[in-house]
Amino acid sequence: MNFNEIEKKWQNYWDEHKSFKGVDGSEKSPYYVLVEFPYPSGAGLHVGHVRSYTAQDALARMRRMKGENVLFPMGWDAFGAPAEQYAIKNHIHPKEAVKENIKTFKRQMKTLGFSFDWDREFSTTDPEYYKWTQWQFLQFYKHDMAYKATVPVNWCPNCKTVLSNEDAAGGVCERCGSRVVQKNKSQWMLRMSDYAEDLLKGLDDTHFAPKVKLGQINWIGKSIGAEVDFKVDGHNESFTVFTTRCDTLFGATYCVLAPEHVLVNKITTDEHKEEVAKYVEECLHKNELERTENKEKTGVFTGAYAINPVNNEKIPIYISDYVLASYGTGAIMAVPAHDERDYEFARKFNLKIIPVLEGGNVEEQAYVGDGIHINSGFLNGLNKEDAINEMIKYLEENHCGKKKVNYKMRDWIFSRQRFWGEPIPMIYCEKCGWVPMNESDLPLLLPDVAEYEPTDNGESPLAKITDWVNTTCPKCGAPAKRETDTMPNWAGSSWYFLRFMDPHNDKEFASMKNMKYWNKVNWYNGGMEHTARHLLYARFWVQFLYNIGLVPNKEMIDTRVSHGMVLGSDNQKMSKSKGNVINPDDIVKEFGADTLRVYEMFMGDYEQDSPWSTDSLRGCKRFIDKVIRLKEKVVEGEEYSKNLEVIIHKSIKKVEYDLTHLGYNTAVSTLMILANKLDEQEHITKKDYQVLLTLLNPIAPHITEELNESLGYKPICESSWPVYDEAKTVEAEITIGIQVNGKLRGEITISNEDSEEEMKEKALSNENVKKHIEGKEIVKVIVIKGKIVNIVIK
RNA sequence: GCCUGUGUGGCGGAAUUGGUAGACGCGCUGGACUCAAAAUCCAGUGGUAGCAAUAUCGUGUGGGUUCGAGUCCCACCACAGGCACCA
Repeated sequence: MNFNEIEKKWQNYWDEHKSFKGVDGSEKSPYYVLVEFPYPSGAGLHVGHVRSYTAQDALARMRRMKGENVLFPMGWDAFGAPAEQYAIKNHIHPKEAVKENIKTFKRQMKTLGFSFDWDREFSTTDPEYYKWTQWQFLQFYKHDMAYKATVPVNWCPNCKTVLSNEDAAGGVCERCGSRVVQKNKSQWMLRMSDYAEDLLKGLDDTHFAPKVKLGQINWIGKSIGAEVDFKVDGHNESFTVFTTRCDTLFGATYCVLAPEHVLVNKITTDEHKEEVAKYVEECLHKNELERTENKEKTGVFTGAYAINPVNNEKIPIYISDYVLASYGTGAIMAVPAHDERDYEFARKFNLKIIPVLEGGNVEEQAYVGDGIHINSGFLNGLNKEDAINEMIKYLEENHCGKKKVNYKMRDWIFSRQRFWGEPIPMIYCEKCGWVPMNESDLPLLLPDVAEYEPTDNGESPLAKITDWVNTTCPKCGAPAKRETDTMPNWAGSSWYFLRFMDPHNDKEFASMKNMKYWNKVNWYNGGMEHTARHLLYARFWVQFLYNIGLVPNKEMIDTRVSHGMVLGSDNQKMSKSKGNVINPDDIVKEFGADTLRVYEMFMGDYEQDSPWSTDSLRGCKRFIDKVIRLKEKVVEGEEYSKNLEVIIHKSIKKVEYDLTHLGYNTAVSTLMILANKLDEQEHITKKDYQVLLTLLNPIAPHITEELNESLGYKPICESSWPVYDEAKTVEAEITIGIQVNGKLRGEITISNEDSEEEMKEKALSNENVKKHIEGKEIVKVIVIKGKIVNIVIK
């Protein structure tokens, strides 16, 4: 039988026997392994998918053998722009395209033998699934967590469509290359910023990799500071600024408002009106990218002055686009002596620079560090930390400011002007305003038409489908219109891991009973590109559901790990245009699924990018061939061979450790070492051979099952993981190095029962060592048991 | 600019706690088997000197701590990714 037939045979066996079924409520201990479900693109499965799926598959298979009830599901994240584009081009419904792509992906996954529980499969585009995505949106709305707001969006004037930030990277439309402009649109928003602190705190209840946690922390962007109120001279107006350095308030020599700030029109003096209006106009025409691409400071004076609350100094008020309307209060106090941006601006506009900290030289640059305060009234002599505390006390006592925390994270813009997404289940009625659909009317299905050309005005393609748009108000029954925007791709992926716990439930998105049983995603693997946004959206979604009592834990994901990319053999990201793409189908056909799986585990550090090498792949094929050949050496025997006992126990321990600590490459090398050792023997027992097959099974499941069956054993997937005995993992005799003054001068073989004194004696009697210590004074001898002896001489 | 990660043979990469650097694999060299090739097997494979034993240098660079540093500390360089006027 060739390997393709063997693979097919076992894939069928697993299917027929439902070998990998996760059992709801089983008495076995539950363990939930999740790997990010893919977007089923037309390109088919990437060898990068194979890497992460194999790794999680190996973990899942090993844990099952260790007696755990493993949930290892797979599904499809199939809403989104590519499918919509494809549909527009080919005049078919995107759901047809998605169906085709899913078929391909699933076929490919099956040929690789991943142990997914296929009974739990679903697509985010299934009405039975998105019904609950819509239902959850209604919960957000009912708890005042969803609202409409007018926000700027990226607009391509050529394609007449709204673009996501990703599709508008570099300020240019990804499809046609036109310059993207900003356009205001009314959009649904989720109040994610309300959850900023909880999302930060919640990280303590997770075991995410440190770099993942850091990514979350940076994205949330917590910043502790103070708000300070400034009165406008000669007006009955004031404005508030946010600062993290309120200790430098004595050094504030001007203020800056964002061009969009509400006060700009009110306070600008007549002789500056024209100039200010022109500047504001310019800024509004620029998009965010254009604003930031030229870092040269620009701005204009309003003619108005603010009063510094600590010393009553009159300081000029400028407007400039270096102050962002969307962060803090959209206004700042400028301390050019101690802030680089303010310094640059002050230099350009010849504004006063007053140092209030020792340590800098204002002739050269802004000094942003810590120091002793000067020119600062009651703060003089204090350091930064003390001065901040004193200043906050002063501001609060004098009612002109207070301590304040800000977050970079904004509310989530939840509308997309696209066809291929979950329709937002809201209805607009002239009389009643926005009215949520009745939950009993869900799902709100996407219409079955075949034309989705974008509209000229940036409305969703759904807006043109009048049959669908026109409806009646659920509240008063009057004619009304549906919301035509759809949800972002991130929506369906924010809770899919909950659905896997109870995928066929038609009463709830998932039952509390099942969620309590599975408890959490124990192990979640995905790409580094998703560790900031997707993970944050998913955590926000879960925390909201927790707060309204619908999920059992505030954090439903315990550990998050990420994998490196599989690069082309030229060390570049695989892409069609570079011609460096490897298709897993070709490899499976020529070398077999097991070889591909072993190779992708062996190729390098799992968390690091690694280039493809067909030569190395061949090496893995040789390893598998060697394992097959070893069968010829097998003789009867249900015990490990005495001389192999230590290496076998060591290997069990090592492979087990590696598979649970992302050490897939060293797990494979351990098995290669074991196979080489078995190959050195004249004969090996059935048991020796079986343990190698069992340890290799999580990574190369097909051939190991086949060989194991030929020994007359029951299938490995129905067997237990071998148990190692710690006492038997230690060699009776080991060779250690001897150093003289830290330099290696020889080796000795010691027994693990040797005392330090005996080791020392053996070391000192080594010929080469004797040569090096001859005639020298031995200062001391350092003996590290089982590791090394170091003789220090003078 | 800031944050994160990574720098180890010809290549992918090992070294779990400071303890024989280069495991394992690829590639290469020589040999066995063969009419020949493939496959397989055996031996070798960081640099330099030496027949060898061995010596010496060696984990991006420069310092330091230590009996001992790829691993810890300080400064710097290069590459990759992310964020980018967030006050």
